[in-house]
Amino acid sequence: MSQSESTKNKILQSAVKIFAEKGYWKTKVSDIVTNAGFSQGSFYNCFSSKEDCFKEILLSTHNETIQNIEALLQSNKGKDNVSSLLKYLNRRFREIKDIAKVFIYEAVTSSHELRKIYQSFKTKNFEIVYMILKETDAEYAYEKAFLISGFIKNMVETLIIEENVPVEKIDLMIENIIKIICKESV
Amino acid sequence: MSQSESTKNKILQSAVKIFAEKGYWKTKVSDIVTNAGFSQGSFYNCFSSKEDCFKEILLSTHNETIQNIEALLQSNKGKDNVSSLLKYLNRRFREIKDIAKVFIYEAVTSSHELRKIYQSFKTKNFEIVYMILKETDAEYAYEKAFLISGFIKNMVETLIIEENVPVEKIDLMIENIIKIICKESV
Amino acid sequence: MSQSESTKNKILQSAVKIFAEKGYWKTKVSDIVTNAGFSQGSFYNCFSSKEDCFKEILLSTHNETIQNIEALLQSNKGKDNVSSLLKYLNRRFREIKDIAKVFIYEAVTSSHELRKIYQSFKTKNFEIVYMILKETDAEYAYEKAFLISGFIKNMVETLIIEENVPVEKIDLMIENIIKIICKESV
Amino acid sequence: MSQSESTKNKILQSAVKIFAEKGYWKTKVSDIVTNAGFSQGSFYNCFSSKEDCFKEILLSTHNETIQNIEALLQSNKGKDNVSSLLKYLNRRFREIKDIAKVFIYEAVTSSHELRKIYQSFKTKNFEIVYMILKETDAEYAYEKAFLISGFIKNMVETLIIEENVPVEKIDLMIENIIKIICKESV
DNA sequence: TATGAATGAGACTTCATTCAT
DNA sequence: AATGAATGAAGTCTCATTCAT
Repeated sequence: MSQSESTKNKILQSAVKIFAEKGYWKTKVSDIVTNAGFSQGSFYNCFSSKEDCFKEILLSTHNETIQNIEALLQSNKGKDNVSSLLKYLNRRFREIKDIAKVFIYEAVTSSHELRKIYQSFKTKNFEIVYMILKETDAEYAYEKAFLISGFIKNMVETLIIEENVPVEKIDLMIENIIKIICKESV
Repeated sequence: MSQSESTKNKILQSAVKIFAEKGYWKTKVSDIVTNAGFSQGSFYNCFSSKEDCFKEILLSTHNETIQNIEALLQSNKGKDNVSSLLKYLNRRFREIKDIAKVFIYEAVTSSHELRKIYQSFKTKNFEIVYMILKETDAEYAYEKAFLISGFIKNMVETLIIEENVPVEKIDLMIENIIKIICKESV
Repeated sequence: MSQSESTKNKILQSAVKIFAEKGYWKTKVSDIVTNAGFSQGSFYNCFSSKEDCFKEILLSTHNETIQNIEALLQSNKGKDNVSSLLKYLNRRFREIKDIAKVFIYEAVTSSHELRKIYQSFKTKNFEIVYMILKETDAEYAYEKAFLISGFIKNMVETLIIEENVPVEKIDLMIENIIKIICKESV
Repeated sequence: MSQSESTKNKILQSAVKIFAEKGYWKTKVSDIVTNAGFSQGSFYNCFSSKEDCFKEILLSTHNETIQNIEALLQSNKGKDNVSSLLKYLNRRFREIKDIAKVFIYEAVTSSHELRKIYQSFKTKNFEIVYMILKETDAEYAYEKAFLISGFIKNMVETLIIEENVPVEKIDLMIENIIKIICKESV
């Protein structure tokens, strides 16, 4: 990794931390660079603006998540995909807790572009679940997909707000949710 | 209503509109008063700060909603309270669409106090549903309450983002959701 | 004059002074307002930007000069218009010495719009003189107009750079110039 | 030419181009070196500052021009020196068009030192012409020199602003100008 | 009460310059 | 000699808030 890439990564990590702590609007570029141990100028060697940095964080995390989901569904064909999707998200959002906080609460209000990313993520999850349910379970597929997409949102908020929720606890909840919603399919 | 109360109401209405359009961080006090037909100074005759105005809007709407919910539950004792709660919210969030937008996306990031209001609203809904379910339906009450509280969130986002979703469409969805979740109890 | 107009005028006067002293690029908004006895914010109550202020100064002075020239030519029909134009400019550029300095040396490099104003002023002078000469003096009208427009430039630079050049000295020079150039017509 | 001289020359050429395009204040050191294919650091191996580079360009061109003029006058003694001076400048400013643009419009406002160079060039031209005229033509020598120095300025601006003005066209104009001004001496 | 001019702290961003490699 | 990442001083502009009228 070149020297500037290392700097950029350090600044990115710092930015994630500070954005998560203070939110997009309250974090100053100076907070980010001070925390990363650089000067203001270095920030602008890496990013064209504060918003640019914010976008880069959200987009790269979002894209990685989407790719992981698609790989998961591919490798899992014919099995219980809803459950594995939810369990993946249970793990994924622990890894990206800080970014997720920003994504969920700030993306919508910072710029039009990021609002669209936020909505596309929600839609993506809904559609995946809806497709799976339609294949296996004719009745109320739409409503069930709607319920599960709400569950995802709640799960994510729980992971963000509460500290140290055990993975297993949420996994168990996921299994119960599936039992409730997809009685026939489980 | 005294003259100053009339001014305050006009400014409040304007504030709701502008906050909903631009979000908390992008709206300027000057936007609000210009839209209301007053001067900057008048704003500070009514509110001690921009944040104070924002809080007042969210708190009063929130309190009214909570009171309505409690009255509803009182008048409805023993009946199908989950369904009537959801149907009430289906109507309520249409009335307060603009404020709801701000509440959902901005309250969390603007101040600690408002974050707590946001969380208490979520918790309140969850607890109401949980209580009702526990009384009538022993199995998976927690998970079901969790699902319904996610459904509320999704419903509200739908009402905010999509224009002119018919009340009946959502009412029907609510009934189906209840069938799915609370088969025994409906 | 309303209070804000008075403020704007004070800031404008200060801006003319500082721009003339330091040039456009070296003057800071803070220089202008400090000299005028206001805070930075007041500058932006009056002008949208430093460039906007600069433009306003140059455009209003330019327009007034052009209007005066046209009035002069109207009131002077059939007489020795070249001479009266030059003598008017001999006086006018003393009044607007500070602004002229900025106009001549800075307008060209600050923005495309101001470069065009600068060129249009030069062209205007050339055309007026050319028209007058063509009417009275067939030979070398173009070259003579070119000479006179160069003379104007030199005169203006002299007025700007040298202190206290007597009006009469320049007036006399103007008369001699006219004798040299327009032997027949004088 | 050593390697560093070659680098310096490439950077100088690039600097002339960029200064002419954007003007002194809007060109960045990074523009100059990028255009030349070097790094920022190399600029400071060749020049101590942006202003130093600017000065070097203007001074060397100015000195060369002055030397050429003096050689011309020496080799031309007793002949029609005004005409040959003007014709030389007609050619010279085509060669150094880019630098001339910067010299005329920027030298004055960038630093005190360069302002003096600009003025000394004007004075030099004026004095040469004045001397020649005084030797041959007693009447109005001062005014005529003043006219010719204004003509030079106008000619230069024409060469800079208009593209592809034929040399002969300007040469012809020069001859006519001389006829107008120095009837006796031609 | 209403006004709106004035304030000024503080944010973002730029860019000439330095310096370790 | 060449590089280019790092610096940080300095400048523009914003906007919530105050206060005299």
